[in-house]
Amino acid sequence: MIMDHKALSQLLFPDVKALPEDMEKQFPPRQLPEGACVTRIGPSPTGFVHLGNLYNAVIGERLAHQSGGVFYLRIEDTDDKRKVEGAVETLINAMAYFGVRFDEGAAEEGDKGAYGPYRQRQRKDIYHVFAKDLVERGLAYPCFLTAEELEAIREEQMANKEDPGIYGRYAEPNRSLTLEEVRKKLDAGESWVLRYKGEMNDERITVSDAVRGNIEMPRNFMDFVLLKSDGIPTYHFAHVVDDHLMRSTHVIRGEEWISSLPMHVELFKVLGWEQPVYCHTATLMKVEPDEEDPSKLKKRKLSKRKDPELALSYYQQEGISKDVVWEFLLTLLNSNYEEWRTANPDKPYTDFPYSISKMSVSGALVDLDKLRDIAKDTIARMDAETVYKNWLSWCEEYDKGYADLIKKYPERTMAALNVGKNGKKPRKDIETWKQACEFMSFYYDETFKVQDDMNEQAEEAVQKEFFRKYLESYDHADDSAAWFDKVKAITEELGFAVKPKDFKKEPEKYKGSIVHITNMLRIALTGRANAPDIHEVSHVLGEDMVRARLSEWV
RNA sequence: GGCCCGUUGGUCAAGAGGUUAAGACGACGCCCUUUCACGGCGUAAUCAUGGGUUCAAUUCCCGUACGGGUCACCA
Repeated sequence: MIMDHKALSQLLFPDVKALPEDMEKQFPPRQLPEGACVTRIGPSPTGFVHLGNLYNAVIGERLAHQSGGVFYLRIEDTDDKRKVEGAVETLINAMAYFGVRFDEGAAEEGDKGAYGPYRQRQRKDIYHVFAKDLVERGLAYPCFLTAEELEAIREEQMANKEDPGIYGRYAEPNRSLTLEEVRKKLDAGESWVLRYKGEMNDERITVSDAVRGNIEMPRNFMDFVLLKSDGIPTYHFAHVVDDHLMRSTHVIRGEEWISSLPMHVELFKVLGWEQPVYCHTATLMKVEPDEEDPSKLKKRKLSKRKDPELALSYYQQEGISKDVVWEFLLTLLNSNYEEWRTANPDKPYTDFPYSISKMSVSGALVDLDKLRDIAKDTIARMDAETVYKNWLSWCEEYDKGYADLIKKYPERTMAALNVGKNGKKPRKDIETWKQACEFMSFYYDETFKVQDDMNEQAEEAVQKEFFRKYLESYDHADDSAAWFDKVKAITEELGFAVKPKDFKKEPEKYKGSIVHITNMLRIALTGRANAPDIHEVSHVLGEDMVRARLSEWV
């Protein structure tokens, strides 16, 4: 007896009235300029926001916005078991922190855009329209296999060294159920999933990937699941329906999806839709000593458990500026970015012509040294005001006490941030907002503390004598040259070499060099020997603070 | 195991059938300098491996090794 597919589809989806063409009308092709890309990220809300999420977001954002297209956020929450309370908010906040701008999609205040809803659980009815259509066309069927039966099949397949999964003879019993049998099972309340009817043959498919070129692989032959027993689609079905109806032109996702390509290609084909351009990105890797042979290094996938730098929250907590992360990701993504940046130090990254074909196919390593270098450069390029604003807003969230301090002395802080900025070669003192708190601490009495050892510079008697003389001759109004002349004079008086080279050549002739003298000043004023220009620092601190700090040593 | 993807210095990488095989980070050295930093200059260091194709291959093809991914009612 031949199955009446139409009747089956009615039986399975009695409430679905809309037709595929209704959906097409409701979500028509977008009116966009030629060549505009529509991209998205589709993270699942597990509470953990991954660097990879940002990595793909950067690609999608650039592609869309540099082509006059649309970039949107879709929440892929089809897995009920992994759902975490508040995860969507965490995700949206993290994306906001890193300055990822969405034109459409899920947002804090609700969804925005005409192609929504943008959360897959709310799209159940939409998926069912196409599910029903597939059943009606005889391409999908209800499967009543229980977890135990599935397990038994898998064991048998393992024993026979067959491919695991539901196909061929394993699919047959459920595929050939009659309408009456299905009805009976449904009435008995048996739970079911909707499976796609895979076709067993030796065909191969070729998928073109914008990053990797052509990928050739066997076509799909599995009866994979379209709808789970709760009526929610699997990733595969949701991806195809959503990216078509939301009119994505490019699908950017991790390379772990390559192996499910045959399913997706198949669905696009039977639904009569044009496939988007796939861009499968490389997995983020990390290098580590091999556990068995520690002398060797081993490359491995970043892991959630072992690698804190994989979580976006790490960058937030460390106060790594969003601009730094963008610069870093862009250098990873397009190897010519650094070159471009060197040639265009003042342009915003949005001016960089991003290209998919320049992307690397092998796993990029997250190199924190490199990140540090980029961080210093990026922050050195910012003007003091931008640094002030960004630093303060980080402190507001992660170091409230420090934020209060900054706000208590806004002018001094601004002046301090300008130290070393004049001239063509700015100092690169700040790499993260967290470290900025440490670096800047000497500008405030509340946090000032002597860290380096004064006794390494000169013996105590000499210290006292130096500070006494220095204070005597100190005139806060001196300009840099006049000030330094005085320092040189005292250096000579105390029997230190004015030129460090002289001391190096004949150390026995001097008590030390001007290096020791200026180090004493640095330590007294800033607490450490590694500090910006003394004259500039003195003027940021003001005469009273300078005298007070120096007097401690007399 | 099947199926996919990959392999250029310590790291990120550019590159093309013939190159002195770019550049950046890191390391080291020198220079500049009132310290540190910044900056400048320089040094060491790479085409996984075996076979083909070719006058010529790191580049094209095949195999091997190694690494990675995936084989769910997870994404």
